[in-house]
Amino acid sequence: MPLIENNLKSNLMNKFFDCDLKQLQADYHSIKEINISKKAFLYHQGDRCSDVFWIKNGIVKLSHITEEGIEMTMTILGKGSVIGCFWNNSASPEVEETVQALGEVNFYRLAKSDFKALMSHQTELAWHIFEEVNARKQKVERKLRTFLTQPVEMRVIATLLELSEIFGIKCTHGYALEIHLTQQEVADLVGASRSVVSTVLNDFRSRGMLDYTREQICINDASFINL
Amino acid sequence: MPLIENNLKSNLMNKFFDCDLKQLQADYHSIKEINISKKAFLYHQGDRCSDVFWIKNGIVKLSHITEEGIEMTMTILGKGSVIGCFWNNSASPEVEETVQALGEVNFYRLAKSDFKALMSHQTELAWHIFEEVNARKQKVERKLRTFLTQPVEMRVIATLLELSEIFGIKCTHGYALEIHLTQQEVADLVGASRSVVSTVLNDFRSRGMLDYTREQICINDASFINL
DNA sequence: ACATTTTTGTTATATAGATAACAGACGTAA
DNA sequence: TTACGTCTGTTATCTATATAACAAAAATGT
Repeated sequence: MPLIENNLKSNLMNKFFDCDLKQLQADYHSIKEINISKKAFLYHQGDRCSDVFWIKNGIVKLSHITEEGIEMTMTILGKGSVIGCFWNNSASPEVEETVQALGEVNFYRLAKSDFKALMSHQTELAWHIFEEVNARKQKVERKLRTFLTQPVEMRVIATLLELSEIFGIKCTHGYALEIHLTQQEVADLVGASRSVVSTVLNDFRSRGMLDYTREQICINDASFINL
Repeated sequence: MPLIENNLKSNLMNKFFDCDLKQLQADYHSIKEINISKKAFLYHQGDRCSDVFWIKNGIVKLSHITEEGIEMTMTILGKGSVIGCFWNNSASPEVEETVQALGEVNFYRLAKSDFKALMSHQTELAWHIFEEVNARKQKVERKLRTFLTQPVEMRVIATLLELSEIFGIKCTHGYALEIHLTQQEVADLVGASRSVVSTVLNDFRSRGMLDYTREQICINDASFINL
């Protein structure tokens, strides 16, 4: 169900992505299509970046490293997401997060000015992107609430369920995540220590709520409904 | 300095707010100007709302009450902010937060469809609002990072400084907040217990970093720079 | 096939902060 | 002025989770 909704929402984007790149370049000079491989970076925290990135295919991880050296994963995004530097924060043009490809990633990169032009010409598309950014804002807000009021156990559940909605593939038990996450990565995502996450995951596994190997996490979503 | 920047940014909005309401109503039938008094609510968590609210004057508090009954203040917003329901989340049209006026508040209210129309006609304004929403997204992200990695002490500092940038009035010691906050409200804002917040505030006061009465909080911002 | 690195599972200890409880201060309505 | 409700300040106790440390397992490179 979440997958279907996802597809509907990206129809407009597909139309955009499917049209000829050359044609786009005529109007928006700076636009370029780029492919990068697994674990490569789109940009780093602190970069003085004034471009906008638009994920055409693949999955990326946005993380931030605090001054104390703690890595925090802000979110994981897929096809259709717009990231980079499109706000007018003259004070600091440095991006606040590092973006890394999980698997192969294919994206468009264009200057902020061209992005702005594109947004004003294509109002339907602009509205769509506006909604996407706003939905992301809402997700962070929900995350903040969950993290501030729920114990690690719940945060792990919430995080995995959210991921499974976006990157889950239906499998025999429920949803298998199409991305590989180590326990440390899960910990960074839920803002907890790896050891606690390990214990929590084991506990869930022994209760049959999920299963995992080093390769893959598989969630029995039915067993979480009573949350 | 933050105040000046704020003013620059809202020039466009001012132009919009200053123009004749009747004129706007001709194009956007649903638009209405509304005034509400102190402590009144714009809308409540769970309301099935499909309108967009645009703060013309005053300050509002967005909070969420968890199932366990814990109140969490997501943010405090002022003039120029756009809130309400403008995303396309067909799954749940219910808003996730309660919005309350701190002091007198004056705002425009319009149907989502009109808001969308307005956004497509006035591309400059649309871009401006897009940036505003995005800036708010960034703020929540920063908040999430701070709250997940910093102790209550730091969260209080960060929160008060952020508020003073937006709602601070220059006074003899530094910035006085033009909004009245009880310790409980500060606690809701920093996601901590009231008792700890109380101790922290007293500690800061005794160190001369801030001063407060039941009426007002006043921050000696200079003393926080070494953070 | 071996050495090295990365990931996992587990436990013992320490600690920030929640909770609860209460007294005093302040504000305000009668 | 009294009484009552709302805020504030403080402390004693409890708990979730961080930290640290280590061994086993798996992956990776040579």
